[in-house]
Amino acid sequence: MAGVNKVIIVGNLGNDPEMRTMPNGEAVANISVATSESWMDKNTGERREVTEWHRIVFYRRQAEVCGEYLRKGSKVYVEGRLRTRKWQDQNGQDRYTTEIQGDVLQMLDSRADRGQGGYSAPQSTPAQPSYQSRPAQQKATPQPEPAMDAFDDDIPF
Amino acid sequence: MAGVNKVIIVGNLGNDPEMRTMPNGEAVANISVATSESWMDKNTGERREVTEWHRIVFYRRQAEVCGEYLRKGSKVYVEGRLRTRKWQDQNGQDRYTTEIQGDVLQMLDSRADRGQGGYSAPQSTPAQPSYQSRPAQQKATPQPEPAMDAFDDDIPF
Amino acid sequence: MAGVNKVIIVGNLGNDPEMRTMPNGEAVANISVATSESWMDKNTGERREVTEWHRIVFYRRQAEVCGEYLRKGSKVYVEGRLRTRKWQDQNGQDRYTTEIQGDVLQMLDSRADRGQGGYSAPQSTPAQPSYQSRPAQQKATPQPEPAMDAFDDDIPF
Amino acid sequence: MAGVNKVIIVGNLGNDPEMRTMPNGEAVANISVATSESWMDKNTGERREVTEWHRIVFYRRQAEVCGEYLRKGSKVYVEGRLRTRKWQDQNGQDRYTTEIQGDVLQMLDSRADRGQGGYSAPQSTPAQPSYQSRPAQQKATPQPEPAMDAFDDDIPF
DNA sequence: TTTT
DNA sequence: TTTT
Repeated sequence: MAGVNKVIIVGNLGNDPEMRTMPNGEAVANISVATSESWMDKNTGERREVTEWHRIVFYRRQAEVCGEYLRKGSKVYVEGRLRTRKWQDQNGQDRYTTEIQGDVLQMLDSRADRGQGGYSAPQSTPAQPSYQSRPAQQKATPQPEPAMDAFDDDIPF
Repeated sequence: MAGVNKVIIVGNLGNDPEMRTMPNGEAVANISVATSESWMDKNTGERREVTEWHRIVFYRRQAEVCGEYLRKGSKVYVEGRLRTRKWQDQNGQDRYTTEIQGDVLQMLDSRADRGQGGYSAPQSTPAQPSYQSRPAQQKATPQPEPAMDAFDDDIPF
Repeated sequence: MAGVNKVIIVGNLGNDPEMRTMPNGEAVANISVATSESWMDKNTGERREVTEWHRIVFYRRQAEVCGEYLRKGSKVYVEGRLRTRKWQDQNGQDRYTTEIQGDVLQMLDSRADRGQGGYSAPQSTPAQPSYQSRPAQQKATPQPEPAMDAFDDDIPF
Repeated sequence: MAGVNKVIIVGNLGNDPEMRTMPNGEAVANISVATSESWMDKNTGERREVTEWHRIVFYRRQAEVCGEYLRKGSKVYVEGRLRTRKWQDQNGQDRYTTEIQGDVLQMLDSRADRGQGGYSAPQSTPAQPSYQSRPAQQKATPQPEPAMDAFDDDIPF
């Protein structure tokens, strides 16, 4: 690496992680994390707030951790790097999507928070990777076949 | 701020700063900074490198510093936050652009580097650079028509 | 600032905050935050862990927030800078203590965690700063008089 | 790692790196990096500045890079973690020293700066610099007696 | 879409 | 001295 490309995010997931599988069988997780900023509007005297949504992708073991332990609302610390991908929309026009490629993941919820409400034991079965074994996950992904190209599709979000 | 939204970039400018003026007369600077990552391709055994370009915006005094001291090739340390802006393209479709709003700027070139070779005193020339009135003059210069839309244009890059 | 001096800590408090008052009446809070690192010992095959304790000082409003909302066990995100202070021990020998001067403080416990167990309403009284009004605080500080020099003593910890 | 323990330093070396060799032959480099902060003193109206010195240790390949490329005055970006070591002074009293264990090292001097003025090829000379066997030779050089205590001495600085 |  |  020439230079430094570092992002640090602390925030809450807006949704359950979106899990995919790469052609070689490795797990990929996309999470959407909110940070917000608030300030006093000088003109109106009112308190204003703006929320920023960060799209973060994790691979392999860290992706599996996302699938097993993170849920909508989970608070996380993420360290990663910015990555802008180029793709073509349906009109053949170039488009760019910036996301964070996660390098470090820390769960910030207390064990008590995680214990209640569905953080069941992560038990992988021979036929299925661990992150597919949870109900919440399957709810969001009625995927007939984990399409080889699911990971290579061009529409980033 | 609820949460943390922090970016740290160290890299070199790909171009001279793009200077603008806000309707209220404050300076805005956009800089484009490259970081690169290199690794060995396991399959080909060749060294590969990918460059990431970061679009960073500074306001007010820091924008003026950009205009005065930074040039194509300058090395900088930037600390800022991610900000994704929504805009409509000519087809009326929603588009998103992610940029870094700069909070901290450190110039990393040695004084010698800055002194030699074109870091001349910031003085407006007849040809007028895009950021016409350099900061020092700017304060005293009543902008004739600060092109309301210069800052509000919808095409981010 | 020439250069960058930045520390980012996420961890749990080992004790309640230690509160002091500066001669000018401003609050000072010292907190001790643990981070730990664990790895597999190659020789023994056992899992080893080492804990690092970070001494962090906050001033003014942020110190008051520490006193009001943080307790032993609280999880925090802290951004700050390193500061090494020189002092003399009883033998007149020079000694050095490195601590983190906090610039940003984020509480990471869920509101539920904070709600239970003594996070009573922060109610300042005319005679006392808000951070002195809590029972837990006073338990730890049987201080007859908030000694003017409490902040200027030479023994750092 | 439970928690986050991260330090980011950008500054200049106050001296040439101090090189040592561990009993197993691996290189160790200690560098001392300055950052400074300046502000206006409200009382005197004068500009004040304070310099902070950071003691940073690198191991193995990164230590070799320090020895080969860094010199007094070199500007660096360092990412690392805080580590406080306990030791006994000559009176048997416990003492603590906080240093930064370096994880990432980026040289920030322009190639021109490095090229001119003493950044000569790393080749051991008859006179033998303190870090006697430069890395390239080191691997091939069977250390006669790697002075066990060179690395284990108790006085940190 | 989350949290506070 | 905390947490996991």
